[in-house]
Amino acid sequence: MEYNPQDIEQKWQARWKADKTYATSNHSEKPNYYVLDMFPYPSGAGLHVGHPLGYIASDIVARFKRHKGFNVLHPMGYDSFGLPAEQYAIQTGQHPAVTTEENIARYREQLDRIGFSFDWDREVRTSDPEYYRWTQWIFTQLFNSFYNYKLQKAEPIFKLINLFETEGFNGSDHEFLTGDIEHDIVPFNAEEWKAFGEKKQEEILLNFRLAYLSETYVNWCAAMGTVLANEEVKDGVSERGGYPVERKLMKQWSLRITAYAERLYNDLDAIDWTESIKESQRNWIGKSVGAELSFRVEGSEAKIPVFTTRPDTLFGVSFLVVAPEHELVSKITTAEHKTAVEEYVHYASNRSERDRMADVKKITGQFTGAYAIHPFTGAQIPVWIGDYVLAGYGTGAVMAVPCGDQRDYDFAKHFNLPIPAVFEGVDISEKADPTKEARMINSDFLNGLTGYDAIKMCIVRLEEKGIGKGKVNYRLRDAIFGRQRYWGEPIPVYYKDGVAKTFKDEHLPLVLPEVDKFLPTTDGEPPLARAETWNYDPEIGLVANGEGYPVELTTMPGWAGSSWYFLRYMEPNGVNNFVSRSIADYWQQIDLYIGGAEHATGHLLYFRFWTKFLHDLGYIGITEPAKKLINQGMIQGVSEKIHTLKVLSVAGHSGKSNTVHFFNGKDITPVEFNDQLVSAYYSHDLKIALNFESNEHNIDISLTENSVISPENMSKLGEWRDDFADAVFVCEGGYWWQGTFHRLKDGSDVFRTKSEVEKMSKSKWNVINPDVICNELGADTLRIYEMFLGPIEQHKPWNTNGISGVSGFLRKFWRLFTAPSGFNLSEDAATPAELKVLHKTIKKVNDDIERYSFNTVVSAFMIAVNELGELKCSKRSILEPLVVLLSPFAPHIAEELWEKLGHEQTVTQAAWPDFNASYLVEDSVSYPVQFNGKMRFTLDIPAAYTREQIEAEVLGWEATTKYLEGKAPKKIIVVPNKIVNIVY
RNA sequence: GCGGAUGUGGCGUAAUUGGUAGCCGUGCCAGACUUAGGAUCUGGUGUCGUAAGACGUGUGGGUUCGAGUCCCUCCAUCCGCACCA
Repeated sequence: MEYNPQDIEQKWQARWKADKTYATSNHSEKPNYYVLDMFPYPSGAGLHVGHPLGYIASDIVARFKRHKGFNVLHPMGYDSFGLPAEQYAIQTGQHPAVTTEENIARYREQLDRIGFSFDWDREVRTSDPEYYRWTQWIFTQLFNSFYNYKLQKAEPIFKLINLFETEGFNGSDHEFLTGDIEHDIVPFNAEEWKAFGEKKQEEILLNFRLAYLSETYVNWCAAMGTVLANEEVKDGVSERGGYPVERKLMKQWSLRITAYAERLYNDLDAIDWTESIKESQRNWIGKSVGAELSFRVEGSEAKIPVFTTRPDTLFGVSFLVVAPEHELVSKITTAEHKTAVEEYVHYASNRSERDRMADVKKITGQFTGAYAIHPFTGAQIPVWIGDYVLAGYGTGAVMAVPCGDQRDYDFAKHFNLPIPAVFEGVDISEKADPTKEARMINSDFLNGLTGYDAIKMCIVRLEEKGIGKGKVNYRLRDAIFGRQRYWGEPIPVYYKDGVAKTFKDEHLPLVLPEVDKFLPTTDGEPPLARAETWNYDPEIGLVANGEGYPVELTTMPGWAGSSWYFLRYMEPNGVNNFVSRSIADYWQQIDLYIGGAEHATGHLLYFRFWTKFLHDLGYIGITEPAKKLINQGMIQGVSEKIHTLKVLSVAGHSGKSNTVHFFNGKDITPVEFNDQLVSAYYSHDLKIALNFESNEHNIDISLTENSVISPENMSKLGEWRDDFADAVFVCEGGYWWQGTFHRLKDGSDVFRTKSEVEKMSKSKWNVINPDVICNELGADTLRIYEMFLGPIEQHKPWNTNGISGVSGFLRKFWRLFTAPSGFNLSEDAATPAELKVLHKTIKKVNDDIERYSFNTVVSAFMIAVNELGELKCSKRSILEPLVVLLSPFAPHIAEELWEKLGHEQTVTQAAWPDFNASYLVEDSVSYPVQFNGKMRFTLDIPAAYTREQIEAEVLGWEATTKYLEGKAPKKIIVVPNKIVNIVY
């Protein structure tokens, strides 16, 4: 009876589906456990072997926890709004919903093939109107909330309106409404508020709403026709597509995530995530503690506020620098510097983000002619503008302390400004030194203090004088929420007389309208402007254009739907709430969340933000979504590449035997060859031999083996890519043309490719599809092999070198039950040796799953099978528990064996085997005995001996006397079960 | 520049608290069975050495009877942030 994975796997997958084996109840006596994968975007390329890595790990934990008696929530769904489906729609006219539906079907098929224990009754899709009605609803909640900085929580906006109606708004008494955030709200009293009228009131409220409309600089990507979040921009170009991105002032919906900066920062300490993810989030939030103070401008009303982390260096200030975009620039610039400053501002505004980043070292700036007054010394301080100061951070102005800050130092040197010293004994002749250790000099009341003390002291004095205060600044910006795209959640907002208002709950969901094309309109409006029924009447709902009020045209960004999905799985079909409070309280946090580290500052930050917000309004009881996070590593692909020439010139290119000039980066080398060389493709060994500069092209890896394209496959190249049909492929000894080798000289006719480890992707032709492995060796082999590759968090290239070991292991496991003939296990009592193998394995498997070390579990199984094979063990009492141990890893083979063992229930219901340590205890332990750390001999000592008995036994041994040579031992070290060391 | 992580056989990796480094798997060598094998089984496999033995976890140092593990130095690779005041 051979192990036949295909039959077994099909049988059990069908049965699980029919019986709903993995359906989970929201009510149970058992303790509960929530294990979640980051849900995928269903792309057209389907799953590759990298996707299931995390899913397999989470599935193992889910199945393990079920065996251990937990009620396990282990759902799956799709993050189905996204750009690729929309771009495909633009190209083909096919509705993104149709594309998405097809892709999901394919994903589901592939996922089912691997045998996951997801509860598919709980599937969610972010693009399903029944799902996104709640995404939209949460948006309306954000719109109708403000942040109370005193209580550090969000509250309904009506509380704020009540306050304004009774007390008005007075900057200092109501500071808890604005926190440390800069604002320019003019104070008003209750009467004034009432007299403002709706439009003006709404304008004021927008300063407080957590979802708000404002004129802000955005990352505008002209090529994609949309704005991008900071997280979607890398090195000045779009993360997807690599198109240029520019700063542009636009009216935009944003979410006030900055209100949550402090909590997002502090709560990181309480969750068990990797240090690198937490550190990324801390970097992104960018908390810095310091002080804000204002400099008066001489002969003007203007004050320049600056933020500094080093108030101790206040007496080292020799000039101020404000950002070119700063609103004070035009006000303070003197007449004689006006032209130069305007020119500079113009120059700075024309430099894109990318240019600015590219030449960081270039020092530019301009004197405004204005002077500020030092708050303590009264000295005149020149005010400059310079683009090394960013408008978007802090106050957009800095007090320059050249002795303590390298950028200020460089600026001072470049423009010949003074560099006063404030640190005792610190050399600043070559560079700035930001030490806090040194004592202060030339600093009035700070003299003699170290930097640490001076910081505190200075803040006290600033507050006494009323010119500044201690302040915390964050790098985190509010999240831009509107996208000029079609395939996303419509923002449920309409505009009545220019005032934004949210839809009534009963009119949600606001379903995506049908449009004729998925492109922006000819006058640049987002695709939703093409809809014919896109106006709103608060009494009726959506109405035809021309009636009611116009509806918002932008849609939500990709991360909206994924910011709360873990809650929807708890009650996927709930019609009254996004989730009922009682059910949310039952499941609480995600116990284990598995997904890629690339979401560190995107999804994972918004996920935490929305969870906190929903908690503040009392809808859920938790403030962090996931207790434990594991970042599975990427499985990379191995690409195979061939070369084309970067040719400088081709001389006398006609007839046979021509000369091609290869350029190797330095020299031009003439090389004799046949014709058709310029557009030819070159074997990698030839490229190495000639060392020319080349462009690389990916080749479908299925056409290569060990980085060689075989002669048979050479002829298939033309079928694979049309333009290869007539192409020439040059090897060392000749060339391939139309699949035939033309010999020119002695040398190889093997065409080599260059292999390179890179991200697995369709465009690189290096994708390994899990279906192929499932068909050849079975899903259980795939599951175990992916776990066996190495630690789950590690990036690793996919290679199948070891896969035969894994499939061999499963066959051997199967044979334990079926050898020598048929399924025939012995009911005899197990021997101590057999029991030892079993219990050693129970312990190892259990402990290693608990610490997420899946690769070592696989090793433990292999050892057990080897040892039981040697013992020729075929006893039920040993093998039956092993089936349960294996079932999280290889559920199909486990089910089949479990059934053959005569059980009526599936293995899923079986309890985890009990571990009994007494079977592991040995009669005697073999102790290595050392003298002064050197191993001399081993001594068998009864395991039950105490430390003192062991010492006596060792000292009584005649070899001991020999080694001690009459010296008394100074110390005897006995490590239980490990070693004895005698120091003399 | 700041921060995080990682360095162990030919390769993927293991060593839970400091206790015989290299488990398990691949690859390789030898053998058995075989018409054959990408089947199965047995033995070997860190380096040098015939051997005894010596050396060995990126480098150099330290703590310890004992260090892959703890501390310091340097080097290399990867990742995140980066003119953030």
